[in-house]
Amino acid sequence: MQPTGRVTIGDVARTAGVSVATVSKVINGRYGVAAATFSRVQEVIDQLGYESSLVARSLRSHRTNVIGILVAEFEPFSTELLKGTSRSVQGTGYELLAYSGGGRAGSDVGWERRYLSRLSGTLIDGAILVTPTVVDAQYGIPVVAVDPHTGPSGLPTIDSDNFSGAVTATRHLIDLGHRQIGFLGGRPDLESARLREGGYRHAMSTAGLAVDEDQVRIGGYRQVTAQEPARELLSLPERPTAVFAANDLTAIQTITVAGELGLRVPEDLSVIGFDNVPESALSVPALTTIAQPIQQMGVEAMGLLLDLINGVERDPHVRLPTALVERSSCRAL
Amino acid sequence: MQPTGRVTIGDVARTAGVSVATVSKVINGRYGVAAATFSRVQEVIDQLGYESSLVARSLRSHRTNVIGILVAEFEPFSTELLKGTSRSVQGTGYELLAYSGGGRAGSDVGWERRYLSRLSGTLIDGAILVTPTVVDAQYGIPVVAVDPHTGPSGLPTIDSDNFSGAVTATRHLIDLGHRQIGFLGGRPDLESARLREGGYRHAMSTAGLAVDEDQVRIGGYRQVTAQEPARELLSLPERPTAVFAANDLTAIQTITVAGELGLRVPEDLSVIGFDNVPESALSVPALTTIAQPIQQMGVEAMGLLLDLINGVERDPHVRLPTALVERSSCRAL
DNA sequence: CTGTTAGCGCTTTCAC
DNA sequence: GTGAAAGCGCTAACAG
Repeated sequence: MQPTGRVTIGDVARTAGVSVATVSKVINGRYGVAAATFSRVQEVIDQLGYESSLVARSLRSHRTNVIGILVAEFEPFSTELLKGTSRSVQGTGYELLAYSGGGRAGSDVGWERRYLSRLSGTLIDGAILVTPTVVDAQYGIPVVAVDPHTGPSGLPTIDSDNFSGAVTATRHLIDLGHRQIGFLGGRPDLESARLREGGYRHAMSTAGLAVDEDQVRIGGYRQVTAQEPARELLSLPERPTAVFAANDLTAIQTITVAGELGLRVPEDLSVIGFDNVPESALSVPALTTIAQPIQQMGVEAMGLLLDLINGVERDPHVRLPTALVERSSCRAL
Repeated sequence: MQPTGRVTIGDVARTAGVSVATVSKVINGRYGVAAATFSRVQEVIDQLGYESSLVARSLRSHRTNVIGILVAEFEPFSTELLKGTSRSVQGTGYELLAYSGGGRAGSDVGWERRYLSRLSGTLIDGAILVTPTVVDAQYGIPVVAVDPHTGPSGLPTIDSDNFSGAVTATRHLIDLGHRQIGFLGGRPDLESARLREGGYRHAMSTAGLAVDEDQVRIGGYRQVTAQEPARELLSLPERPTAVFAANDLTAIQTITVAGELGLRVPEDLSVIGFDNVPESALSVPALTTIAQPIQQMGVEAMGLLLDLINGVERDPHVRLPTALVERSSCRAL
């Protein structure tokens, strides 16, 4: 209508001299339209560059062929996952809609429920929740959780073996001769963080090493929240010779803080992370870490969600293995 | 209504014993609601866990406080950009919606117009187009293009200095003593690709080196499309001693292909890329490349778009500098 | 085969 | 201060 406004189904109908219902049928390939009418309408659509509004369509039909990926923010973990889902959605006929609030993540528990409420019932046919903190029993649409930050729930879930990974990380440091091993944890309310701390403690006690509670800090998984705890950890009179940080971001922050404190990594301090996000290879020195197959987790999440949508029966829980990736941030004592 | 269905404004209204109009006013903080009514409605909202549907709301009000980021697919470049936008959207009151089709990117010219049509006018208040191939004059909402694949257009644009970067890359190889320098380009229809090729040719001729057209191939910017051309390039009788690939993904592919052909990098072949995506540090050997400040481009795009939405007058074109990042994939001859 | 009608969930006049 | 009613762009019966 307006020169710059978007063209609606009404514009197409008027131009083609038919009703909007007929245009709708053409768009959706419904039966009951004469071939001549069909091609005339199609022509007008092309000519006007009409594209149906996702919003209006979904409000009405509750089917959109769009999969939602809900994340707290776009950081290395969620974007890696995105790459995996993007790859595996190809050819399925679905499109991807990644949604993230603007709020400070972490402080904002319950974001997943809010986002889902805003989008579901309309707009998306299914959702992948990335590291949700709270997972309710039922949403209106099929939902898959990736690495949920809470204990076992009814939700179909993709995660990786956090406990084993943490054991591997800690044991690696022990094998290198370290005895004073600090732990920069995630958040006590998050399942993955608890499992990683559990793995750390398990490996320590298995090796007959006592955990000095002063050397266990809460890093919060984010650079900003890890700065202070890392500084405290490295300023201890009984300074640890190695630190296992619960994720790569905080491990990298630990390296930064060490530098500020005049400590060289790995000469004065060994640091190991968890996740193996691409950034871990970029740090100086390159970070030794525990790899989660993050992109693969995205692929699995997509596969599971599609199966759910299509009513395929299958195991709703996929756990992927972790592996040690040795780079340059650890050294033997 | 239904036990599992999502709760609508009607449910809230019924439960609170008011009309939907009143609930709407409460939600949007409009004037003209008694304090008592306000708090009663608010209570019901909390109790029912009601969250207004983005779709229905936007269909009606044409204002959503959501910024759209439209990408062809979630690959290293677009996800890096996402990180930057995510960071800079914090505290602005906007939320982010990244949209990507399922189709094979690259083959699908014009995706940006389609996506924008589907989302604009509703759902998003403004859009950031990542490496769009076609940029029309006018869309219904403020739009910023990042690294558009087409020549100068009327669109506000963020890009980096592709030409200078390509000159730097090529000169680096020349300085290292290389004379037979192959170029694995992007796509002829993409502006950045043309500029990078232009920079390559400029640096070559400036150094008095002739470009052997056989050593210039189209790599298409993607791993799959680069495989064959890379193989051809490295199988030439007059094999280049160095290859400048137009982006990191195809540079990494070149390294892979070299390995398959029994060539060692950098001993037998030097490779330099462009972009400095995190993946470039992960390749073996780590890739020497030209860094674009991708996350910063996201930050700038967000800032420019917000200014556009708020009617702030400013220069609608931001060009960011590139820089050489030396790692291990090049050696002196 | 085609058009009319009734909403989807919400916001927004405009009466009351 | 509150609610009834219209309508955003579209799809889905149902008539004609």
